[in-house]
Amino acid sequence: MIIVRTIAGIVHGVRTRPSELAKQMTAAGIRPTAQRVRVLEELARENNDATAQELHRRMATTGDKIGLATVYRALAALSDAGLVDTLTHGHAETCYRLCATGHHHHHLVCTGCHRVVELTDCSVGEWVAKAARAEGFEATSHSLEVSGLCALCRRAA
Amino acid sequence: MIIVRTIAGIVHGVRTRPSELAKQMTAAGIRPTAQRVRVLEELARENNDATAQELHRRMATTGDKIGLATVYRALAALSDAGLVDTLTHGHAETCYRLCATGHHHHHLVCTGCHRVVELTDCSVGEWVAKAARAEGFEATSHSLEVSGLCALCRRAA
DNA sequence: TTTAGTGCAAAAGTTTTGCATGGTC
DNA sequence: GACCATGCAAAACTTTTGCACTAAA
Repeated sequence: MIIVRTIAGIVHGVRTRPSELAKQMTAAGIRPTAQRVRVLEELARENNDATAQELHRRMATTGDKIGLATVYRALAALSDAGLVDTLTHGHAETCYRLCATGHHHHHLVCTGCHRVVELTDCSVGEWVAKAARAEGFEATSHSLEVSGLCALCRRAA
Repeated sequence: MIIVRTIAGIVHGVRTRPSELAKQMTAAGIRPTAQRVRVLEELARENNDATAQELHRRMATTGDKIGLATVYRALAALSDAGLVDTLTHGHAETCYRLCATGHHHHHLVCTGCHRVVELTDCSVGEWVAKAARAEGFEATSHSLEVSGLCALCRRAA
């Protein structure tokens, strides 16, 4: 298993120590219950993103007993607390992702292998604000999702 | 009822003549059946966007008998043909919209009144391409949704 | 001990599918 | 006549909720 990136103390692709995750939850203002830690831990093992159903299935096969409703509730709480991102790749199903940074960023998704990369230093804010103002709007937020082919998938094709 | 905009022959907010819609469908390569025309017509009366369920409900109350599955299938066909846009405002439910232009554009949504405005002349393509390339990706598409408050809702608040 | 989270099962809701029937080319 | 679209109902799925119970502050 490969460490993908280590920003802000969150490591993708490895089993992060539960105590650290618990600390983050407390800092974010939510109770670090065993189940929430388990969900966040499972999400930390995922390099890209996963649905609630997928996470639940994985935890079930590794022997952990946790209710599906609890997984949904945990993800909602973690999402509200800003610890995980939600993204929908056009489809209806919600995907969750443990992002390396809590700051504003966007996602770049490979249509071949579904790999997700975070794009920091978003520089579309200016255009968004200006375009909105031209329509009489005051822009409050924006979400951008970029699809493409990563280098590996391009080579394979 | 007010005409909002009239680009590319599509008029929001008024009952567009069915024959024109039928012509557009034929041009787009799908069969202009009565139900599809009816769905597109209903979507043309909508200034913003609507879900499949909403459209079906409206058609039912105006006395039109059309199956819910048919509405879903019609919208899927129209969407594939590029005649309607799909957008999800973060939520899971898919919203459909008859856009004024078939060209690349983005949506500006008012969080107060759910009004949708199209942002043409997207100028984020350059940044997207460059940012993707920096990660080894070849960007193929991107979708941007901007949330904000329109002038009226700002005044009301 | 008071509050908040969990598990289970049921419910709610959206979307899809199978299949017989009807329309369109 | 061949093919495609429709209607209806059932099914598949995701997500939410009620409620009794348990764990955490």
